[in-house]
Parts: sequence; C-alpha cells; structure tokens
Amino acid sequence: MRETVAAEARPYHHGDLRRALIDAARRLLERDGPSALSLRAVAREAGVSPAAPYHHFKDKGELLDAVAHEGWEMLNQAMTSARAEASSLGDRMVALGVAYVCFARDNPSLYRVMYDGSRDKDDLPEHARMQDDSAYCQVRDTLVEAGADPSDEIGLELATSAAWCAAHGLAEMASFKQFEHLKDAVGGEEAFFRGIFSHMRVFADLTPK
Amino acid sequence: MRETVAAEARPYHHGDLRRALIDAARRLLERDGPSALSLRAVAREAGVSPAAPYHHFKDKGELLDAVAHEGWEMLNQAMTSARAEASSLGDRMVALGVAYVCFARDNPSLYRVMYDGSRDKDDLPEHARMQDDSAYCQVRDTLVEAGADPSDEIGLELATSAAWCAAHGLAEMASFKQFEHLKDAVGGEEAFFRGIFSHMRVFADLTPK
DNA sequence: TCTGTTATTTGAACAATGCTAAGATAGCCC
DNA sequence: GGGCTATCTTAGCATTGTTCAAATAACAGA
Repeated sequence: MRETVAAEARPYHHGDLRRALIDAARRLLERDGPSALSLRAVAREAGVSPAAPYHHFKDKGELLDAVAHEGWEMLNQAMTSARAEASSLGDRMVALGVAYVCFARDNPSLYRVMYDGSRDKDDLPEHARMQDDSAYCQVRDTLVEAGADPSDEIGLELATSAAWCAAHGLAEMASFKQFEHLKDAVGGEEAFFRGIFSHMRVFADLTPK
Repeated sequence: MRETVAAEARPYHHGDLRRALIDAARRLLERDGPSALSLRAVAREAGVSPAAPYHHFKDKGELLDAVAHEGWEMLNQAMTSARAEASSLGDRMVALGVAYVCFARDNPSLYRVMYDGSRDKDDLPEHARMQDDSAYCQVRDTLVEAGADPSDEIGLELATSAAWCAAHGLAEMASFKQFEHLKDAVGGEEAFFRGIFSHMRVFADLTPK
C-alpha cells in the first residue's frame, strides 16, 4: 500500500482526523446549534478521546477558525453564483445582498461561528476580504461594473464597506421574531430583504451625494 | 428603622444583592470583557457565595438579561440626547446613527451582551422596540419629522428597520482592524461613520424609489 | 526483518464552570 | 417571644478546556 495520496501527508492512525473533526463540528453545529459545540462533544462525535484534537489544533479556537474558514469559502461561492446568475446588471448588487442574507439564514450557526471568532480578535480572516473571489472583492467589482469610479479607491472601499455593513446588519436582524409580520406584509422573506436594501443607496445607484 | 424605601421590597441580608450583582457584572464586563463574565466571577466580585445569585435570578441567562436591559436603557438615552442636540433637522438621522455606533464603540462588551441574549431567543426585548423612548421609536419618529409618510405604516417600519440594520451592521464592523486605514483616510472615526451612512438612502432623503 | 524514531492517540488528572439540594441564618409578622 | 419565610452558605454533581505521561502505530534505515 502507501499509494501517493497527492503528497498530502495523510496522517497515521485515523486516516485524517483533522478533516473528521471539522466535519464532526459542522455536523454538531447544524444538529444542535453553536452552544452544543464543545471540544469534547466534537471528539465524541468523531469517535476519539477528548485529548485527541490537541494534536491537530492548538486549542478550541483554532478548530472553530477552521470551521469558520469553510464557512467563508461557502459564502464566497454563494456570492459567485449569485453574481453570475443575476439577470440584469442593475440587479446584481441587490442579488449579491440577497444571496448574503440567504446564506446567513440557511446557515445560522455557521454564520455565527464565522463572526464570533473574528470578534474576539477584532480581526477578520484574510479569506473574508483579500482573496480574489471573496465576498468583499465581488461586491467591490460589482460596484465598479455598475458605474463606480475605480480610481477613487477610498470612495470605492467606503461603498463596499457600506454594502457589507448593510448586509451583515440585515443578516443578523432578519432572524428576530419581531420582523415576521413585516415579512408577511411585504409578501415574503426575500421581498423583505429587497425592501430593506431599497433603502440603501449602495444597492441602487451610485451617483455620490 | 424600616423607613418606607419606596415600597421597593428591599431584600434582607445583603441590602440589595440583585442590584449589587448587576453592578458587579457590569464592572467585570468593562474590566475583563464578556468572556470573563461567569456567574461565579460575578458572585465573587459581589462578595457572596456562588449559589447566592440563584435566589435573585433563575439562571445565568436571567442575570445577563438584566444587564442587557440596562444596556438598552443607556442606548435609548444616548439616542434621546443625540436627537435633541442634532443641529439641523436634516442632520438628525445621521446624528442618531452616529450616536448608535458610538454607543457600541464605547460599550463594546455591553453591546455584545445586549444582542447575544436576544440572538439565543430569536427575540428582541420589548425595551428595544416598543417603548416610547426606544431607539426604534426615535428613529421612526425622526423619519416622520424628516418627511416620511406616517400613514404608510409598512413603508415606515421598513425604513426604520433599514436604518437599524445599517447602524447595527456598522456597529459590529467598525471594531475590526481592517477598517483602521479607511478611518484614517477619511479623517477620523466619526467621518468614517458618516461616510458609511452617506451610502444609505434612509440617512439622507426619503423620496422612495 | 529488526530497531529506533516520531507522529498520533489515550487515560488520568486539574481547575473552572453552571446548577442543585441540604442546611444555617437573619429578618419579618403575629 | 415563636414561627415563617426569604436569604445565604457549604457541599456536591456533571461538564468543560487543557495538560501530561504513557501507550500505540506508522515509517526509515540497517
């Protein structure tokens, strides 16, 4: 045996415990929510002893970082799809925003893990901003496509950040019961998202001031 | 003794342990951040045994709810001041937004406690929305003052919610290191806040669509 | 194939946490 | 004063994150 499995330094006993732990964590997260996500529970779910994870992650935080990392990748991918599928160019920004909020709605626990780790460090992962296919870059590029002046770097960054703030704010608010009646009143959840975004200039036109 | 202390059913041994526990919690929160806020640490800080709090709060969550409650009161008050002090009528909405974000910046741990409890229940406290002097009501009233049509209840609620989403999103984002350079580039933190808000239609004019 | 080295996993242990249940204590009403 | 009840403490339980020494399994070289 010992076929060259892509030089991936595949571990010894378990096969790939690191991978298995991340998967177990995500399974737990979906099944029982963020509060059930203890290191010991993850180890239990993966069928190993409570101390085993420490050979693959420095501490609990590092495991959560790994889970969050996959969350950002999923989000980036969802944004990529939304951007490609947006019907008109004028609708692209709103489509991106809706995709962002829908991701948070469909993966509420994962979304929380993504930001909780960053909040503790006051530091967003590179993945969230600087990678080419990151949500941030996609929004920025879409703004340029829609007419923003790319030479005004500060202005462009400000607009991108504004869109991100709006989407994140809505993503966190949308899950509160208090908005149920508004969703009904405007004809469904997505209409509600669009309704909120219609009050944000970044999602409509770009003529500054 | 036994002067009628405002019929407040003042407790027996400690004097007012409930009050003392909330104060201790807020002291801990400011000094060591949210992660240091254990029930036992609060009891220690207040100088009582670890089991004492359970005679005043059903569980840890209820203590945090009480702390959050005071946070909402402080926020409502900050918004009231900002609204009163806003120079022009046209500046009122932005002033409210800036006040909101400044509150979150100045009380980061408290702000987190305010939303963490609500997130777990998918339910915002009445205090945050339905009370007359609540941040929500103040934003709504200010929108009407600025020209929004009060008879279009749904539209007004949508606009108010949009402003809240924007402010909350910015409040959470503003603490990330990644935005430091933008703050510098636009001439300070408050200029950054205003710069973000300038991309939100709710904070500028109200002519719909 | 044997031997040694190293990566991986376990088991036991520690301090800290949220919470409960039993008892002790102090204030109140009659 | 006697009794009642609210308050507080002590002790204890299960769970958590983390560390450390020992056990085990994979590999490398002879």
